[in-house]
Amino acid sequence: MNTPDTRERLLDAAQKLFVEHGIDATSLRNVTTDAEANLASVNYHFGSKDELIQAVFARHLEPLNKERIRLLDELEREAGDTPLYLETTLEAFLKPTFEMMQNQKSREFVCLLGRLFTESSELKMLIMHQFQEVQKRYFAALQRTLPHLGIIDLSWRVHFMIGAMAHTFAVPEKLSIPSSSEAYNLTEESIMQHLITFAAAGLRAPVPSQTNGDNQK
Amino acid sequence: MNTPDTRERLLDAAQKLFVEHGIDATSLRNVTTDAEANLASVNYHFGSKDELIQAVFARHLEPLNKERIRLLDELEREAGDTPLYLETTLEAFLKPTFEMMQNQKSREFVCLLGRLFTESSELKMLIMHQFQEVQKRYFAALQRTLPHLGIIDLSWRVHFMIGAMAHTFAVPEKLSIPSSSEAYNLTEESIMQHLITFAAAGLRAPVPSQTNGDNQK
DNA sequence: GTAAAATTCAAACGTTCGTTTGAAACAAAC
DNA sequence: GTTTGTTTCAAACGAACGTTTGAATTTTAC
Repeated sequence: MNTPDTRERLLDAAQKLFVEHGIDATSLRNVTTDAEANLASVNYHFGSKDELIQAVFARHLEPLNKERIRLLDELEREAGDTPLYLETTLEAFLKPTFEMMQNQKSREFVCLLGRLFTESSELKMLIMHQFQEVQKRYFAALQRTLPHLGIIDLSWRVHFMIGAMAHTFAVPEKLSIPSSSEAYNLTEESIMQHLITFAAAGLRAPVPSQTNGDNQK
Repeated sequence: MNTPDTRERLLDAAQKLFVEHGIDATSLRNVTTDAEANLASVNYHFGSKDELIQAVFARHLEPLNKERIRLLDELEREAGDTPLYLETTLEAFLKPTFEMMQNQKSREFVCLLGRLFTESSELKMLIMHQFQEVQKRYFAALQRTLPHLGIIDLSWRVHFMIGAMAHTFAVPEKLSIPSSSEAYNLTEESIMQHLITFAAAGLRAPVPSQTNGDNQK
């Protein structure tokens, strides 16, 4: 049990090093050394570095998105025709990710996922494609809950919320505010509640009366 | 005027390519080719690739932070002892950056800055150090405006706001919500107003009564 | 116009990268 | 025990990287 499959050890090492030093800055030699495997093992098990990267993401991403869809399905089935409560929708969206953060290895993955939004290249496209159904479903749910918001307003607010979420996942040092060395680290559950409170208030904010001629639906 | 200093052309090319392909993935050969300069020119003018990167940031970062401080100084001088209006504080913080986005070259820089938060390495540390005074000043201003918020609550909410802001700056394709091909691109001014509305509401959200025993000040 | 300084240039340096290879080691099947 | 298929290994490949060098070129100063 100390040494699982070479394939698994490679994925673990790659994920760890990707978080520590970034994907580009991590060489296959770093990965295989950390995994105590031969340099050629990556190309044997995955074919190439690119496919290793995709495998690192694929391992956790599909279950995560499936769970987000499942929770929304469940909520909408219970609710029938009535729109969901905003905080309930947000919690369904966020909970699977925050639960991943309980476990060290999945936590690394969440961190990697948070950073992905600001990555360049085709990798983002590929991951985003898998995320599109989740996005579409939750956006529709939010539209039903906040029908007074035009699609432009809602889109921007969702954009801001995604940013707050990604940043929370991506930046491990958490609270960047220094001051006294208090015990800042809250539980994941508590952090999620803070985020839900913040995002829900932002999403619910009254639309300011436009004083200029912007294209508002 | 078509060909400014080699030094300047190198900075422009590096900035452009950093945004397009990421810092690590951009080679000095890419930079010098794009700048129509010799490969050795980077090491001649800057010393090394690392110092080129720092120069790209230094060029715009210091004026930006200085302006943020200046605006806050001005507001606090006018207000005297009374705390600032929340939206006013946020606008002072955001306006210098959004104004940078009007110009194409500075806009690239803003994009680069937004992505920096999720970068690894010592570069972030170096940039963050320059940002610390701004952070301290604005955090104090927010504390005066929102005195009912404990430092932990406020810290997290600022964290979320920074995330929303960084994401807005970093992701150029802007609205990730597809649907109809409407004219989604608003003016920078309008986007800033959307962000201020969202962040102000999030910051002002009532603190939920804690049902569990979290460490709340 | 000439001397001095600053800049550009082509070429090469040593490293590190991702990938390939073919033999060795191991496992499973009969 | 031999055969077959899978996995590991050390070694090498060519390509691309950041950097250095020393001569050529341009700019500056007098």
